[in-house]
Amino acid sequence: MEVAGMGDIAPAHAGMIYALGLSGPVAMGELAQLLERDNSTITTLADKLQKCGYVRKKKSTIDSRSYLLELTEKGQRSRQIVIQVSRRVLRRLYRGMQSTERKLLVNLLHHAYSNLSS
Amino acid sequence: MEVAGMGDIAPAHAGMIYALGLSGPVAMGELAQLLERDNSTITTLADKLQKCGYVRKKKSTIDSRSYLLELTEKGQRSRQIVIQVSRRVLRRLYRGMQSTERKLLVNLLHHAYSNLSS
DNA sequence: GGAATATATTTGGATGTCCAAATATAAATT
DNA sequence: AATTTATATTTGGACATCCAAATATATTCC
Repeated sequence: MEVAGMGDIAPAHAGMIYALGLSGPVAMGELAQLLERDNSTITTLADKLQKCGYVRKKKSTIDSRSYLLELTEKGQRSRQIVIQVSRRVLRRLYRGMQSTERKLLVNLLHHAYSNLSS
Repeated sequence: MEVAGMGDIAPAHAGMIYALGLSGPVAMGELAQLLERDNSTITTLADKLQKCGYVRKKKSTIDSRSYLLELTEKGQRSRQIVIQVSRRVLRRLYRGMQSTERKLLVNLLHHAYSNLSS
């Protein structure tokens, strides 16, 4: 993130930027579910992203309890960087592993993770 | 931790209690290396553990810059609980995996982890 | 032996995270 | 229609964590 010129935000924000690019404006609570974080965590992350100019926040017209988040132009540009950085990190983590080993690792992690909630 | 009657501390403290039981009194910096945490993090954790009565802190006699940490009697008792909880968590994570799969997972994680620092 | 350098720990500040309580609005029930 | 209940978000408080700067003591070097 540092070298990619995005030293103002953390990996958690990157995940949020990524998620926001998947579809149109997203409600806070929906983001919380998507990222498996507490609602109040999303509030904090969103405030930071807004302050740094990556996202915009607006009241929902159909449910005025709800706030929608969407990427700004800067946010959309940086999303591409986020994706590239993510790929670089994964390439590094997987370095020296064969394709079958990578898949095995992911499968086993999914297995272990699902054990936590079942 | 909660059900084990140790709701006053977090997993990070449990790791510290475990490490402190491996040998005699340990210097702060040594603990930091062992647990791969910043020195100041160890300071925080140690303060909490001391306040809750799990550890004792005393000046080193051979190097008076250094502080040594050791388990109290309560700390020693709770270390056994920590170990049991840890085993329970691992059993749960590994649930439904064969021995070979467990070993494979650990090996692949080690591989990925070592990729980070090389 | 005193000055410079190195090492051990803490402090101050920031932040990502959670939980519980508060606030605001919507939906349901009577 | 008014009261109750449910849902969306924020706020306040706690905490594990890091980094950089401060402090305290050792070690080294001239």
